[in-house]
Amino acid sequence: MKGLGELERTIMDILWARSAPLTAREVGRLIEDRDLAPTTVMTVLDRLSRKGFLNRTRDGRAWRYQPAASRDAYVAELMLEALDLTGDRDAALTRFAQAVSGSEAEILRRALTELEDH
Amino acid sequence: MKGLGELERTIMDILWARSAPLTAREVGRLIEDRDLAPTTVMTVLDRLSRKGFLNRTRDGRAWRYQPAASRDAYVAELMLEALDLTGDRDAALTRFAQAVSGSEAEILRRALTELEDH
DNA sequence: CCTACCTCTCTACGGTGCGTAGTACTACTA
DNA sequence: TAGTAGTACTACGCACCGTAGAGAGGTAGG
Repeated sequence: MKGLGELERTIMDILWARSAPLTAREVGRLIEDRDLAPTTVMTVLDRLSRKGFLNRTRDGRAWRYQPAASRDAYVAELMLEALDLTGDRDAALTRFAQAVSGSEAEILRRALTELEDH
Repeated sequence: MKGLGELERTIMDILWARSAPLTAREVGRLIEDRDLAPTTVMTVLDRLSRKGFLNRTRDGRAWRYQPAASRDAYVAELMLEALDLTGDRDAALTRFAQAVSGSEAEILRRALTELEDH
């Protein structure tokens, strides 16, 4: 895949948080703190869709951008990618299981149990 | 943390694979395919120790480099970092659990069960 | 109809990280 | 004493990213 930059992630977060696809202008309005030029937002949106993180569709003259995958899917994929870096997946998974906090271990346990049931 | 580059990862892999700390020369000899200048290897080793991935100790004039953490710990940390990117950790964990293959789900299950027992 | 404005695409600049390596200096060894 | 090994410092090119301006082409209001 590829990691995202700071601004790229901010923008993805905004788009992940909405269900409806947004235009560049709308995204720009939702980034309050930073005073970015409109073209900056457009450039980043363009790069993100080039990289496959966003899909865009026409709406009059403007594009509407929408995440290509859910944030959870993205995060899960990043985790799997990290896992691929090791030679010993079992050891890494064991480590990981030990590292997650108690409540999260519970989540994992439940998800795995459901898997088993199917 | 930070991701590693291509050559950086190659070198970390070499060091992770040995138990004993190696000198730059020794590492260079273990990279067969690429014909790298000795200084290239030294530079990368230096950067890696600056970044905290390696510890080094003197051995005569030379440095001996050694991973600061195990590969599994590194991978587990990367996975946790990915997990931190999401707003909804539970959803991401559930996704992840569904994505790992059957045998790996088994590993995870076992590790989690052991956790529970303590 | 003209003007202001919106949006797009294209191009660009500066910073940073990384692969790659040269140079200059020091110290051991034959 | 000359070669070799090792170090520190410096540097170049490339790619990625934050940032944004320039120019072109529609659109809407006076």
